[in-house]
Amino acid sequence: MAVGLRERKKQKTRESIQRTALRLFEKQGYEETTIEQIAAAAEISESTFFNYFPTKEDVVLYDAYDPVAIRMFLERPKDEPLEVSLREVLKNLTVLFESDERMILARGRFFFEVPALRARLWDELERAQELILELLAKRTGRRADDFELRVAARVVTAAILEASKEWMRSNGRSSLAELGNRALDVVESGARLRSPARAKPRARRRA
Amino acid sequence: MAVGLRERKKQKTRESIQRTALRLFEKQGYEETTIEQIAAAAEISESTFFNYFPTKEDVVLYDAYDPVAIRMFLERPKDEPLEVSLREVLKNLTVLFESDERMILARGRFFFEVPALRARLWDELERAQELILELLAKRTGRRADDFELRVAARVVTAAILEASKEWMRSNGRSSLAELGNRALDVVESGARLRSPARAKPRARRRA
DNA sequence: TTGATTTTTGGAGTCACTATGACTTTAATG
DNA sequence: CATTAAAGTCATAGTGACTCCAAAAATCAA
Repeated sequence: MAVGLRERKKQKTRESIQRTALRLFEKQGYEETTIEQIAAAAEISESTFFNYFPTKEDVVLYDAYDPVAIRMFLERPKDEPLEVSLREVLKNLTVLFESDERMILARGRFFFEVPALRARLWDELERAQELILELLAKRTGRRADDFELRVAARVVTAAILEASKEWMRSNGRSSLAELGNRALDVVESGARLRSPARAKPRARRRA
Repeated sequence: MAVGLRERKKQKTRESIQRTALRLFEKQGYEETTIEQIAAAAEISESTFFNYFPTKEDVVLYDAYDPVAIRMFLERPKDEPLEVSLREVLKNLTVLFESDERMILARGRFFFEVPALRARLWDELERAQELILELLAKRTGRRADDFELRVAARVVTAAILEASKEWMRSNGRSSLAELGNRALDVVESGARLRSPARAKPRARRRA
Protein backbone atom coordinates (compact mmCIF):
# COMPACT_ATOMS: atom_id res chain seq x y z
CA MET A 1 0.00 0.00 0.00
CA ALA A 2 2.85 2.35 -0.80
CA VAL A 3 1.58 5.86 -1.43
CA GLY A 4 3.26 6.50 -4.72
CA LEU A 5 5.28 9.61 -5.30
CA ARG A 6 2.89 10.50 -8.04
CA GLU A 7 -0.04 10.35 -5.73
CA ARG A 8 1.66 12.54 -3.23
CA LYS A 9 2.66 15.13 -5.77
CA LYS A 10 -0.85 15.24 -7.07
CA GLN A 11 -2.13 15.86 -3.60
CA LYS A 12 0.30 18.70 -3.23
CA THR A 13 -0.68 20.31 -6.48
CA ARG A 14 -4.31 20.00 -5.55
CA GLU A 15 -3.79 21.71 -2.25
CA SER A 16 -1.70 24.38 -3.83
CA ILE A 17 -4.40 25.18 -6.35
CA GLN A 18 -6.93 25.29 -3.58
CA ARG A 19 -4.84 27.67 -1.51
CA THR A 20 -4.32 29.97 -4.47
CA ALA A 21 -7.98 29.93 -5.31
CA LEU A 22 -9.14 30.58 -1.78
CA ARG A 23 -6.74 33.49 -1.53
CA LEU A 24 -8.20 35.01 -4.67
CA PHE A 25 -11.73 34.35 -3.53
CA GLU A 26 -11.07 36.09 -0.26
CA LYS A 27 -9.52 39.03 -1.99
CA GLN A 28 -12.07 39.64 -4.71
CA GLY A 29 -14.99 37.33 -4.07
CA TYR A 30 -15.97 33.93 -5.40
CA GLU A 31 -18.08 34.88 -8.35
CA GLU A 32 -15.75 37.69 -9.32
CA THR A 33 -12.85 35.30 -9.67
CA THR A 34 -12.58 33.40 -12.93
CA ILE A 35 -10.95 30.07 -13.46
CA GLU A 36 -8.61 31.80 -15.84
CA GLN A 37 -7.33 33.96 -13.02
CA ILE A 38 -6.92 31.03 -10.68
CA ALA A 39 -5.03 29.07 -13.30
CA ALA A 40 -2.78 32.03 -13.98
CA ALA A 41 -2.08 32.62 -10.31
CA ALA A 42 -1.39 28.95 -9.71
CA GLU A 43 0.77 28.80 -12.83
CA ILE A 44 -1.13 26.04 -14.50
CA SER A 45 -3.40 25.93 -17.51
CA GLU A 46 -7.14 26.08 -17.31
CA SER A 47 -7.22 22.51 -18.52
CA THR A 48 -5.11 21.40 -15.62
CA PHE A 49 -7.40 23.13 -13.23
CA PHE A 50 -10.28 21.02 -14.44
CA ASN A 51 -8.03 18.05 -14.20
CA TYR A 52 -7.84 18.52 -10.47
CA PHE A 53 -11.27 19.88 -9.73
CA PRO A 54 -14.33 18.91 -11.73
CA THR A 55 -16.01 22.24 -11.04
CA LYS A 56 -15.19 25.61 -9.60
CA GLU A 57 -17.27 24.79 -6.57
CA ASP A 58 -15.15 21.79 -5.79
CA VAL A 59 -12.15 23.97 -5.09
CA VAL A 60 -13.90 25.27 -2.04
CA LEU A 61 -15.58 22.00 -1.27
CA TYR A 62 -12.46 19.92 -1.23
CA ASP A 63 -11.33 19.06 2.26
CA ALA A 64 -8.19 17.09 2.82
CA TYR A 65 -9.41 16.16 6.29
CA ASP A 66 -12.59 14.52 5.13
CA PRO A 67 -11.21 10.99 4.85
CA VAL A 68 -9.71 11.32 8.29
CA ALA A 69 -13.01 12.32 9.82
CA ILE A 70 -14.78 9.51 8.07
CA ARG A 71 -12.30 6.95 9.26
CA MET A 72 -12.55 8.28 12.79
CA PHE A 73 -16.26 7.82 12.65
CA LEU A 74 -16.21 4.34 11.20
CA GLU A 75 -13.68 3.14 13.71
CA ARG A 76 -15.79 3.89 16.73
CA PRO A 77 -16.69 0.76 18.70
CA LYS A 78 -19.68 -1.01 17.26
CA ASP A 79 -21.64 -1.09 20.47
CA GLU A 80 -21.37 2.60 21.11
CA PRO A 81 -24.59 4.61 20.75
CA LEU A 82 -24.55 6.76 17.65
CA GLU A 83 -24.87 9.98 19.57
CA VAL A 84 -21.76 9.18 21.59
CA SER A 85 -19.82 8.34 18.46
CA LEU A 86 -20.76 11.65 16.95
CA ARG A 87 -19.92 13.62 20.04
CA GLU A 88 -16.56 11.92 20.27
CA VAL A 89 -15.70 12.46 16.64
CA LEU A 90 -16.60 16.12 16.90
CA LYS A 91 -14.43 16.43 19.96
CA ASN A 92 -11.49 14.90 18.16
CA LEU A 93 -12.05 17.03 15.10
CA THR A 94 -12.08 20.15 17.18
CA VAL A 95 -8.58 19.33 18.31
CA LEU A 96 -7.45 18.33 14.86
CA PHE A 97 -8.74 21.54 13.30
CA GLU A 98 -6.89 23.81 15.64
CA SER A 99 -3.86 23.90 13.40
CA ASP A 100 -5.47 25.59 10.44
CA GLU A 101 -8.77 26.68 11.79
CA ARG A 102 -8.37 29.97 9.99
CA MET A 103 -8.58 28.40 6.56
CA ILE A 104 -11.44 26.13 7.55
CA LEU A 105 -13.45 29.04 8.83
CA ALA A 106 -12.69 31.08 5.73
CA ARG A 107 -14.02 28.27 3.58
CA GLY A 108 -17.00 28.07 5.84
CA ARG A 109 -17.87 31.65 5.23
CA PHE A 110 -18.04 31.01 1.52
CA PHE A 111 -20.46 28.16 1.97
CA PHE A 112 -22.52 30.55 3.93
CA GLU A 113 -22.51 33.41 1.48
CA VAL A 114 -22.27 32.00 -2.02
CA PRO A 115 -25.52 30.44 -3.15
CA ALA A 116 -23.89 27.97 -5.50
CA LEU A 117 -21.68 26.70 -2.72
CA ARG A 118 -24.46 26.56 -0.20
CA ALA A 119 -26.41 24.42 -2.60
CA ARG A 120 -23.53 22.10 -3.23
CA LEU A 121 -22.90 21.71 0.45
CA TRP A 122 -26.42 20.54 1.15
CA ASP A 123 -26.04 17.99 -1.56
CA GLU A 124 -22.72 16.87 -0.20
CA LEU A 125 -24.42 16.46 3.13
CA GLU A 126 -26.37 13.63 1.64
CA ARG A 127 -23.14 11.71 1.70
CA ALA A 128 -22.75 12.28 5.40
CA GLN A 129 -26.27 11.16 5.94
CA GLU A 130 -25.61 8.02 3.98
CA LEU A 131 -22.63 7.28 6.16
CA ILE A 132 -24.59 7.74 9.35
CA LEU A 133 -27.38 5.69 7.87
CA GLU A 134 -25.11 2.76 7.14
CA LEU A 135 -23.70 2.83 10.60
CA LEU A 136 -27.09 3.18 12.18
CA ALA A 137 -28.36 0.28 10.17
CA LYS A 138 -25.52 -1.92 11.28
CA ARG A 139 -25.94 -0.96 14.90
CA THR A 140 -29.67 -1.26 15.12
CA GLY A 141 -30.10 -4.23 12.86
CA ARG A 142 -32.64 -2.40 10.77
CA ARG A 143 -32.47 -2.34 7.01
CA ALA A 144 -30.78 0.69 5.51
CA ASP A 145 -33.88 1.61 3.55
CA ASP A 146 -36.07 1.61 6.61
CA PHE A 147 -37.98 4.86 6.54
CA GLU A 148 -37.76 5.65 10.24
CA LEU A 149 -34.06 4.96 10.17
CA ARG A 150 -33.55 7.33 7.30
CA VAL A 151 -35.47 10.01 9.09
CA ALA A 152 -33.32 9.52 12.16
CA ALA A 153 -30.13 9.74 10.12
CA ARG A 154 -31.27 12.87 8.37
CA VAL A 155 -32.38 14.51 11.56
CA VAL A 156 -29.05 13.89 13.23
CA THR A 157 -27.17 15.16 10.20
CA ALA A 158 -29.31 18.25 10.16
CA ALA A 159 -28.52 18.95 13.79
CA ILE A 160 -24.80 18.69 13.22
CA LEU A 161 -25.06 20.86 10.15
CA GLU A 162 -26.70 23.57 12.19
CA ALA A 163 -23.95 23.25 14.74
CA SER A 164 -21.29 23.65 12.06
CA LYS A 165 -23.11 26.60 10.67
CA GLU A 166 -23.27 28.27 14.04
CA TRP A 167 -19.61 27.52 14.49
CA MET A 168 -18.78 29.30 11.26
CA ARG A 169 -21.12 32.13 12.01
CA SER A 170 -19.50 32.69 15.36
CA ASN A 171 -16.17 32.53 13.61
CA GLY A 172 -14.93 29.74 15.80
CA ARG A 173 -15.67 31.55 19.04
CA SER A 174 -17.62 28.65 20.46
CA SER A 175 -16.07 25.24 19.97
CA LEU A 176 -17.51 22.92 17.38
CA ALA A 177 -17.64 20.13 19.91
CA GLU A 178 -19.73 22.13 22.33
CA LEU A 179 -22.15 23.29 19.67
CA GLY A 180 -22.43 19.75 18.42
CA ASN A 181 -23.29 18.56 21.88
CA ARG A 182 -25.96 21.16 22.31
CA ALA A 183 -27.45 20.37 18.93
CA LEU A 184 -27.58 16.68 19.71
CA ASP A 185 -29.17 17.49 23.04
CA VAL A 186 -31.98 19.16 21.18
CA VAL A 187 -32.48 16.11 19.01
CA GLU A 188 -32.51 13.77 21.96
CA SER A 189 -35.11 15.88 23.66
CA GLY A 190 -37.41 15.36 20.70
CA ALA A 191 -36.77 18.85 19.38
CA ARG A 192 -38.85 20.11 22.28
CA LEU A 193 -41.85 20.12 20.05
CA ARG A 194 -44.29 19.91 22.88
CA SER A 195 -42.69 21.78 25.74
CA PRO A 196 -42.49 25.39 24.66
CA ALA A 197 -40.56 28.07 26.38
CA ARG A 198 -38.21 28.42 29.28
CA ALA A 199 -36.69 31.10 27.16
CA LYS A 200 -33.52 32.17 28.85
CA PRO A 201 -31.40 30.40 31.38
CA ARG A 202 -29.23 27.59 30.18
CA ALA A 203 -27.36 25.28 32.38
CA ARG A 204 -24.48 24.33 30.24
CA ARG A 205 -22.53 21.18 30.61
CA ARG A 206 -19.01 20.60 29.43
CA ALA A 207 -17.08 23.77 28.80
CA MET B 1 -57.51 40.33 -4.60
CA ALA B 2 -57.47 43.09 -7.18
CA VAL B 3 -55.05 41.02 -9.20
CA GLY B 4 -54.43 43.06 -12.33
CA LEU B 5 -55.08 41.57 -15.72
CA ARG B 6 -51.43 41.93 -16.50
CA GLU B 7 -50.46 40.00 -13.44
CA ARG B 8 -52.82 37.22 -14.31
CA LYS B 9 -51.58 36.93 -17.83
CA LYS B 10 -48.04 36.80 -16.63
CA GLN B 11 -48.95 33.98 -14.32
CA LYS B 12 -50.49 32.12 -17.19
CA THR B 13 -47.47 32.52 -19.39
CA ARG B 14 -45.25 31.34 -16.58
CA GLU B 15 -47.25 28.21 -16.07
CA SER B 16 -47.38 27.55 -19.77
CA ILE B 17 -43.63 27.78 -20.06
CA GLN B 18 -43.25 25.46 -17.12
CA ARG B 19 -45.59 22.89 -18.60
CA THR B 20 -43.77 22.96 -21.89
CA ALA B 21 -40.42 22.64 -20.20
CA LEU B 22 -41.47 19.79 -17.97
CA ARG B 23 -42.87 17.95 -20.93
CA LEU B 24 -39.56 18.25 -22.73
CA PHE B 25 -37.61 17.28 -19.65
CA GLU B 26 -39.69 14.17 -19.25
CA LYS B 27 -39.24 13.26 -22.86
CA GLN B 28 -35.51 13.78 -23.24
CA GLY B 29 -34.09 14.54 -19.83
CA TYR B 30 -33.29 17.73 -17.98
CA GLU B 31 -29.70 18.25 -18.96
CA GLU B 32 -30.36 17.16 -22.51
CA THR B 33 -32.93 19.88 -22.98
CA THR B 34 -31.62 23.33 -23.85
CA ILE B 35 -33.28 26.62 -23.09
CA GLU B 36 -33.33 27.20 -26.82
CA GLN B 37 -35.54 24.16 -27.25
CA ILE B 38 -37.85 25.18 -24.46
CA ALA B 39 -38.21 28.66 -25.88
CA ALA B 40 -38.93 27.29 -29.30
CA ALA B 41 -41.53 24.84 -28.02
CA ALA B 42 -43.20 27.51 -25.90
CA GLU B 43 -43.08 29.95 -28.81
CA ILE B 44 -41.18 32.66 -27.00
CA SER B 45 -37.70 33.99 -27.32
CA GLU B 46 -34.85 32.87 -25.14
CA SER B 47 -34.78 36.33 -23.61
CA THR B 48 -38.37 36.00 -22.57
CA PHE B 49 -37.65 32.71 -20.92
CA PHE B 50 -35.15 34.39 -18.67
CA ASN B 51 -37.69 37.09 -18.10
CA TYR B 52 -39.93 34.58 -16.40
CA PHE B 53 -37.40 32.27 -14.80
CA PRO B 54 -34.04 33.48 -13.56
CA THR B 55 -32.43 30.11 -14.20
CA LYS B 56 -33.20 26.83 -15.86
CA GLU B 57 -33.52 25.23 -12.47
CA ASP B 58 -36.29 27.57 -11.49
CA VAL B 59 -38.57 26.16 -14.13
CA VAL B 60 -38.71 22.96 -12.18
CA LEU B 61 -38.57 24.63 -8.83
CA TYR B 62 -41.48 26.94 -9.39
CA ASP B 63 -44.59 25.77 -7.61
CA ALA B 64 -47.80 27.69 -7.93
CA TYR B 65 -49.09 26.05 -4.76
CA ASP B 66 -46.28 27.27 -2.55
CA PRO B 67 -47.97 30.46 -1.41
CA VAL B 68 -51.08 28.50 -0.56
CA ALA B 69 -49.17 26.08 1.61
CA ILE B 70 -47.38 28.90 3.35
CA ARG B 71 -50.57 30.71 4.10
CA MET B 72 -52.14 27.53 5.42
CA PHE B 73 -49.25 27.14 7.76
CA LEU B 74 -49.21 30.71 9.00
CA GLU B 75 -52.91 30.69 9.66
CA ARG B 76 -52.83 27.85 12.13
CA PRO B 77 -53.95 28.91 15.61
CA LYS B 78 -51.16 30.49 17.61
CA ASP B 79 -51.50 28.20 20.60
CA GLU B 80 -51.26 25.02 18.58
CA PRO B 81 -48.08 22.98 19.03
CA LEU B 82 -45.83 23.15 16.01
CA GLU B 83 -46.00 19.44 15.38
CA VAL B 84 -49.77 19.56 15.17
CA SER B 85 -49.69 22.51 12.79
CA LEU B 86 -47.34 20.63 10.54
CA ARG B 87 -49.36 17.46 10.58
CA GLU B 88 -52.51 19.38 9.79
CA VAL B 89 -50.95 21.29 6.93
CA LEU B 90 -49.60 18.11 5.44
CA LYS B 91 -53.01 16.54 5.71
CA ASN B 92 -54.61 19.44 3.91
CA LEU B 93 -51.93 19.49 1.25
CA THR B 94 -52.45 15.82 0.57
CA VAL B 95 -56.01 16.58 -0.33
CA LEU B 96 -55.12 19.65 -2.32
CA PHE B 97 -52.51 17.81 -4.34
CA GLU B 98 -54.83 15.09 -5.48
CA SER B 99 -55.89 17.06 -8.52
CA ASP B 100 -52.55 17.16 -10.25
CA GLU B 101 -50.51 14.75 -8.24
CA ARG B 102 -49.06 13.40 -11.44
CA MET B 103 -47.23 16.58 -12.28
CA ILE B 104 -46.06 17.10 -8.74
CA LEU B 105 -44.60 13.63 -8.60
CA ALA B 106 -42.94 14.08 -11.96
CA ARG B 107 -41.26 17.23 -10.73
CA GLY B 108 -40.27 15.39 -7.62
CA ARG B 109 -38.46 12.76 -9.58
CA PHE B 110 -36.32 15.43 -11.18
CA PHE B 111 -35.31 16.82 -7.83
CA PHE B 112 -34.32 13.35 -6.96
CA GLU B 113 -32.27 12.58 -10.01
CA VAL B 114 -30.73 15.79 -11.30
CA PRO B 115 -27.85 16.93 -9.11
CA ALA B 116 -28.29 20.61 -9.90
CA LEU B 117 -31.93 20.45 -8.89
CA ARG B 118 -31.25 18.44 -5.79
CA ALA B 119 -28.77 21.08 -4.72
CA ARG B 120 -31.18 23.90 -5.37
CA LEU B 121 -33.91 22.16 -3.45
CA TRP B 122 -31.81 21.87 -0.32
CA ASP B 123 -31.08 25.53 -0.56
CA GLU B 124 -34.72 26.34 -1.04
CA LEU B 125 -35.43 24.30 2.04
CA GLU B 126 -33.66 26.94 3.99
CA ARG B 127 -36.66 29.11 3.33
CA ALA B 128 -38.98 26.55 4.83
CA GLN B 129 -36.78 26.31 7.84
CA GLU B 130 -36.85 30.07 8.21
CA LEU B 131 -40.61 29.99 8.15
CA ILE B 132 -40.80 27.32 10.80
CA LEU B 133 -38.22 29.17 12.80
CA GLU B 134 -40.23 32.37 12.84
CA LEU B 135 -43.31 30.57 13.91
CA LEU B 136 -41.49 28.61 16.55
CA ALA B 137 -39.95 31.78 17.87
CA LYS B 138 -43.31 33.45 18.17
CA ARG B 139 -44.87 30.49 19.88
CA THR B 140 -42.12 29.75 22.35
CA GLY B 141 -41.12 33.31 23.10
CA ARG B 142 -37.51 32.56 22.27
CA ARG B 143 -35.48 34.78 20.02
CA ALA B 144 -35.27 33.70 16.40
CA ASP B 145 -31.50 33.47 16.54
CA ASP B 146 -31.54 31.15 19.53
CA PHE B 147 -29.29 28.25 18.65
CA GLU B 148 -31.42 25.52 20.15
CA LEU B 149 -34.44 26.91 18.39
CA ARG B 150 -32.68 26.87 15.07
CA VAL B 151 -31.61 23.30 15.58
CA ALA B 152 -35.18 22.35 16.36
CA ALA B 153 -36.47 24.09 13.24
CA ARG B 154 -33.86 22.44 11.07
CA VAL B 155 -34.49 19.04 12.52
CA VAL B 156 -38.20 19.26 11.90
CA THR B 157 -37.65 20.50 8.36
CA ALA B 158 -35.26 17.64 7.73
CA ALA B 159 -37.83 15.14 8.89
CA ILE B 160 -40.47 16.51 6.58
CA LEU B 161 -38.02 16.57 3.72
CA GLU B 162 -37.31 12.90 4.20
CA ALA B 163 -41.02 12.25 4.23
CA SER B 164 -41.48 14.12 0.96
CA LYS B 165 -38.59 12.25 -0.52
CA GLU B 166 -40.07 8.93 0.46
CA TRP B 167 -43.36 10.06 -0.96
CA MET B 168 -41.77 10.77 -4.28
CA ARG B 169 -39.74 7.61 -4.22
CA SER B 170 -42.85 5.57 -3.60
CA ASN B 171 -44.47 7.48 -6.42
CA GLY B 172 -47.32 8.60 -4.23
CA ARG B 173 -48.22 5.13 -3.05
CA SER B 174 -48.14 6.09 0.60
CA SER B 175 -49.81 9.34 1.46
CA LEU B 176 -47.68 12.37 2.19
CA ALA B 177 -49.65 13.01 5.35
CA GLU B 178 -48.98 9.57 6.73
CA LEU B 179 -45.27 9.68 5.94
CA GLY B 180 -45.08 13.11 7.51
CA ASN B 181 -46.67 11.80 10.64
CA ARG B 182 -44.27 8.93 10.90
CA ALA B 183 -41.31 11.22 10.34
CA LEU B 184 -42.47 13.61 13.03
CA ASP B 185 -42.96 10.66 15.35
CA VAL B 186 -39.31 9.83 14.94
CA VAL B 187 -38.33 13.38 15.80
CA GLU B 188 -40.52 13.43 18.86
CA SER B 189 -39.01 10.22 20.08
CA GLY B 190 -35.60 11.87 20.04
CA ALA B 191 -34.56 10.08 16.87
CA ARG B 192 -34.27 6.95 18.97
CA LEU B 193 -30.60 7.56 19.33
CA ARG B 194 -30.19 5.47 22.41
CA SER B 195 -32.63 2.63 22.05
CA PRO B 196 -31.33 0.49 19.24
CA ALA B 197 -33.43 -2.04 17.55
CA ARG B 198 -36.97 -3.19 17.75
CA ALA B 199 -36.20 -4.05 14.19
CA LYS B 200 -39.58 -5.52 13.57
CA PRO B 201 -42.28 -6.50 16.00
CA ARG B 202 -39.67 -7.96 18.30
CA ALA B 203 -38.20 -7.54 21.69
CA ARG B 204 -39.05 -4.03 22.64
CA ARG B 205 -36.65 -2.30 24.94
CA ARG B 206 -37.65 0.86 26.66
CA ALA B 207 -37.99 3.94 24.52
C1' DT C 1 -55.33 58.85 -30.92
C1' DT C 2 -51.36 59.79 -28.29
C1' DG C 3 -48.06 58.97 -25.18
C1' DA C 4 -46.32 56.28 -21.43
C1' DT C 5 -45.35 51.83 -19.72
C1' DT C 6 -44.52 47.14 -20.07
C1' DT C 7 -43.19 43.20 -22.47
C1' DT C 8 -40.72 40.94 -25.85
C1' DT C 9 -36.92 40.32 -28.57
C1' DG C 10 -32.29 40.02 -31.05
C1' DG C 11 -27.54 40.30 -30.65
C1' DA C 12 -23.19 40.62 -28.69
C1' DG C 13 -20.54 39.05 -24.94
C1' DT C 14 -18.89 36.37 -20.60
C1' DC C 15 -17.82 32.36 -18.30
C1' DA C 16 -17.98 27.58 -16.74
C1' DC C 17 -17.22 23.43 -18.62
C1' DT C 18 -16.37 19.47 -22.37
C1' DA C 19 -13.83 17.13 -25.90
C1' DT C 20 -9.88 16.17 -28.37
C1' DG C 21 -5.41 15.50 -29.73
C1' DA C 22 -0.70 16.72 -29.34
C1' DC C 23 3.13 17.31 -26.40
C1' DT C 24 5.96 16.54 -22.12
C1' DT C 25 7.27 14.41 -18.00
C1' DT C 26 7.76 10.44 -15.08
C1' DA C 27 8.22 5.49 -13.56
C1' DA C 28 9.23 0.96 -14.70
C1' DT C 29 11.68 -2.51 -17.37
C1' DG C 30 15.05 -4.98 -19.94
C1' DC D 1 20.97 3.62 -19.97
C1' DA D 2 17.50 3.51 -23.36
C1' DT D 3 12.77 2.38 -24.35
C1' DT D 4 8.23 2.50 -23.60
C1' DA D 5 3.85 3.13 -21.58
C1' DA D 6 1.36 5.64 -18.63
C1' DA D 7 0.18 9.91 -16.53
C1' DG D 8 0.05 14.71 -16.60
C1' DT D 9 -0.17 19.17 -19.06
C1' DC D 10 -1.81 22.16 -22.36
C1' DA D 11 -3.99 24.83 -26.47
C1' DT D 12 -7.92 25.03 -29.24
C1' DA D 13 -12.40 24.91 -30.42
C1' DG D 14 -16.62 24.18 -29.07
C1' DT D 15 -21.51 24.33 -26.21
C1' DG D 16 -24.84 26.23 -23.34
C1' DA D 17 -26.44 29.02 -19.48
C1' DC D 18 -26.81 33.49 -18.43
C1' DT D 19 -26.13 38.97 -18.67
C1' DC D 20 -26.56 43.46 -20.79
C1' DC D 21 -28.50 46.52 -23.72
C1' DA D 22 -31.23 48.92 -26.77
C1' DA D 23 -34.78 48.69 -30.06
C1' DA D 24 -39.32 47.04 -31.47
C1' DA D 25 -43.96 45.58 -30.26
C1' DA D 26 -47.93 45.04 -27.45
C1' DT D 27 -50.78 47.04 -23.82
C1' DC D 28 -52.83 50.49 -21.22
C1' DA D 29 -54.39 55.43 -19.64
C1' DA D 30 -55.89 59.75 -20.78
